Amino acid sequence: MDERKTALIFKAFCDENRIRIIEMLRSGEKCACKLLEELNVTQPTLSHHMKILCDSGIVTGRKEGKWTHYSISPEGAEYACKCLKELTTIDS
Amino acid sequence: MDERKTALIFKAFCDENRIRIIEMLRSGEKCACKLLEELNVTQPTLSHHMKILCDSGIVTGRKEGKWTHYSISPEGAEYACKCLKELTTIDS
DNA sequence: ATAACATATAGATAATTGTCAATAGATAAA
DNA sequence: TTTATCTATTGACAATTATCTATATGTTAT
Repeated sequence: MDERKTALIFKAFCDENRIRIIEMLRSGEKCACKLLEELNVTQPTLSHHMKILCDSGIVTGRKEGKWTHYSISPEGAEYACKCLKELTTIDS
Repeated sequence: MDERKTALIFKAFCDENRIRIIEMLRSGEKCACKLLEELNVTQPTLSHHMKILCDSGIVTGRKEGKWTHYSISPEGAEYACKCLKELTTIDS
């Protein structure tokens, strides 16, 4: 197992603002500007978090004109669940 | 949802050494000194990581004389899985 | 072309975290 | 009761990360 890669995935969930972002995305795809409205951070900070979330595979971005729409990646989420389950399963 | 508490849980999985520790515990309960043998960190550093792992609920410690035996908490792991699933489920 | 807007990047800084050396506490053995 | 052993705590430091301001890039509308 690649510990570095696994750590990268779960970095998505170890910051409060990123958890808030993921929660906002549960109700469907959202534009960065919409997310920005609801978080007390500046636009570059949001951008930074979105990069980490995308790198983790949990979130994907879709560019449309000047906007970027972000959403939860079902595949990424599924993979994270699989990792977590595997990692915490006691083999007897 | 309490984002701070959720972040605390997933802190367990966002450091390479902690992931290695969890992996070692998959094969069953292990003493701190045994874990220490296989990680390139000092004893206080291990102790620090064990605290974070226990605080996350993923790992529990059992004191027996001078030794502390650590193991994966099935309840903690289950709860983390539940959180992760909930957090990444798109409600439509 | 220019202006307005959305997002990303660069660079700086503050906060957090991972690490170590030194030491304390607790237990077992002599 | 001293000594040895295992783990936790403290304090310092280095590395990483979250944040900001300023600026660049890319897109649409005028």
